[in-house]
Amino acid sequence: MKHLRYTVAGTETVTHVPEDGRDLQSFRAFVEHQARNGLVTALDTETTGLDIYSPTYGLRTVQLGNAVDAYVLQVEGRPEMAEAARWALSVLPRMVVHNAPFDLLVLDRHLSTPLETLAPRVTDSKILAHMYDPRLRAEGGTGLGLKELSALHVDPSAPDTQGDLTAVFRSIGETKATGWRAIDINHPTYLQYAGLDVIFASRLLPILEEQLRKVGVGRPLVDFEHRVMTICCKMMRRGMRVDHDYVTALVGRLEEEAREQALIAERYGVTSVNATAQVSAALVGMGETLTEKTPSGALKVDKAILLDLADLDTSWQRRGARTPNPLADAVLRSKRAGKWRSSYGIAMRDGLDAAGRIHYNINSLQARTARMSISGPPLQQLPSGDWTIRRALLPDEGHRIFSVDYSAVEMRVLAALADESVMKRAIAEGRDLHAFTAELIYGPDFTSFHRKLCKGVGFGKVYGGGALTLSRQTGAPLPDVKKAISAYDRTYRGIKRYSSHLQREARARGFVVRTPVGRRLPLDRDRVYAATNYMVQSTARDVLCQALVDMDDKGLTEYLLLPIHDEALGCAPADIAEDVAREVGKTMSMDFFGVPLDTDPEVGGVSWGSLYMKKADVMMKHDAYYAAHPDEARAAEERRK
DNA sequence: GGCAGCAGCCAC
DNA sequence: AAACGTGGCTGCTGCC
Repeated sequence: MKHLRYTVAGTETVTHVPEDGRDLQSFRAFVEHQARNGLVTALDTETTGLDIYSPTYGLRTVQLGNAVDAYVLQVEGRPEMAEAARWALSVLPRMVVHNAPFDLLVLDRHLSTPLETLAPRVTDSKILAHMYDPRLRAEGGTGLGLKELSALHVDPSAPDTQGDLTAVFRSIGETKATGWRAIDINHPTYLQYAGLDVIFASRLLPILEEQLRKVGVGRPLVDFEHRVMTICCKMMRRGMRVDHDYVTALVGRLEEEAREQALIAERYGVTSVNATAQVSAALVGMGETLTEKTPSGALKVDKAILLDLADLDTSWQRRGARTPNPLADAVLRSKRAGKWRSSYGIAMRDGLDAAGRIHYNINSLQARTARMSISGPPLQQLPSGDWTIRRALLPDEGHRIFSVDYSAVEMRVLAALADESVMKRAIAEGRDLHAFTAELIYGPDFTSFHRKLCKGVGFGKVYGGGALTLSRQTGAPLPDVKKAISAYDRTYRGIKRYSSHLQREARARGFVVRTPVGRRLPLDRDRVYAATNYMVQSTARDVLCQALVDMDDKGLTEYLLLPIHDEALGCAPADIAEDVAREVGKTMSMDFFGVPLDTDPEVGGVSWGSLYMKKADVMMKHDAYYAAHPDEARAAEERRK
């Protein structure tokens, strides 16, 4: 047995590294002691990287420990060590992991320890930390990383185990990306830090639990978050099929488009379309006037400004308001193709497992409002005005894609939270809320522009936006917008009342508001007005998460692919897809403080993109698929008629 | 080569 | 009185 000693907060800790069968006896004794006494054991893994599902991925070590002792099992190429780890994970009654989804999925995939058996016994210290204060360090919070939390709560001199290892990687000629795979599994710093991570996680747990107890964040909410996390893990594990041929061709097409347009820009002296300083200088040189500035004082040349110069509207159609500036046009097109190529195309093409599936990463508890995020690739923000990118993502073979989203969930949540009676009645009657508002304010002869303005004002309530922003967005004169806002406030008195009430509460209670589920949302002192938005956004998030839990109870998780803020994306075998989508819709629909939250299930075809195409296009854009499935082609043809 | 900050753009 | 919210990610620039 190797022993590495390290002093943490004044007490000596020991990291044990078993080397043979006899050492494993001592490891087993440790595990049995933890199990017999019902103690929480910290768990962590070291691996070759972050891409859990890539074909060359490997688990290197499994660490288990408490506040003073850590065991590092070197499972890489050592079946007896892997077996000991599997055994320990099967008998330990409770474990704590910092950022559990990663380790749960690694162990599920690479140690045959199923997520389903491990997750119910795991507490994620990152979840606890987020529920106490969701803010990152940069946002004025304590941060959510193991290092930041350990330094704050356990020992100010806690080492930056990840950061320090990066330095070690460099000293052996590797990088942050390659070091985890390359470093000698017996490197003392590697082993020491592997052990320290569980020792810190172990010490952190009771501190974070006590923090939550003090502020009255209860067990039910903590359990709820762990349930949601586990459901998201199942979706990550399943992943989604990618049309590799399509995506390869798409990347090629986008590359060509980006290059062609960049060549045009080069004629005007712009060698790099993403260099804003070059673009603005060239435009000024052509005689254009740029007035807007960025926060740091540079001339702003964003999409809105370039569209204006290129005489294009937001749908990229000619407006006929001026002579288009060819440089602005080329820069716009080159940048869009470039972004689509790298952020979406390449990410989908190069991130696949051996079966051609992409395993994105769902952070079930990410934003300071608890909203989720998805990365690798960022599937919550694929272009939606165009099906091109989503066409690359496919339901399982023989399945159909479906999507169920809430109708205007944030406005409805706001109406419910504010107990705004007029708005609640309109929703209950199934009215088009923005048209209803427009009629109340402008009378029965309201125009579509009036409706748009009212929609914008409502949005402003949810986002905290003001008159100036809305005037810019809609093009309506500022006085008109101001008038609309005050008419809105008179019509829906409950909203303003609620907003003022929230801000008063927040100031009185140390710049924190509590959502209906008891979640704490800290506010920035200079942006207390954001309270309403935080409340609405966070509650809408919890609505979808409650729906995920309800769906899990009904066995529907196996059909789910992704949560997207107010939407669940899934797929099901073709013959039952309609039924499954309807059932998902039914489960998601709920009554929220007297306000119905309705859903809109939609079943598509053989790609995600099909949900974004005109019906007539669906077959044409999947011609390879329908050529291979003539029966389905006939059936689809029938449906079109 | 890697990092941080800025600017920008994609979504809900 | 007015106050545009939450993310992921890329490319460029300047710097170590």
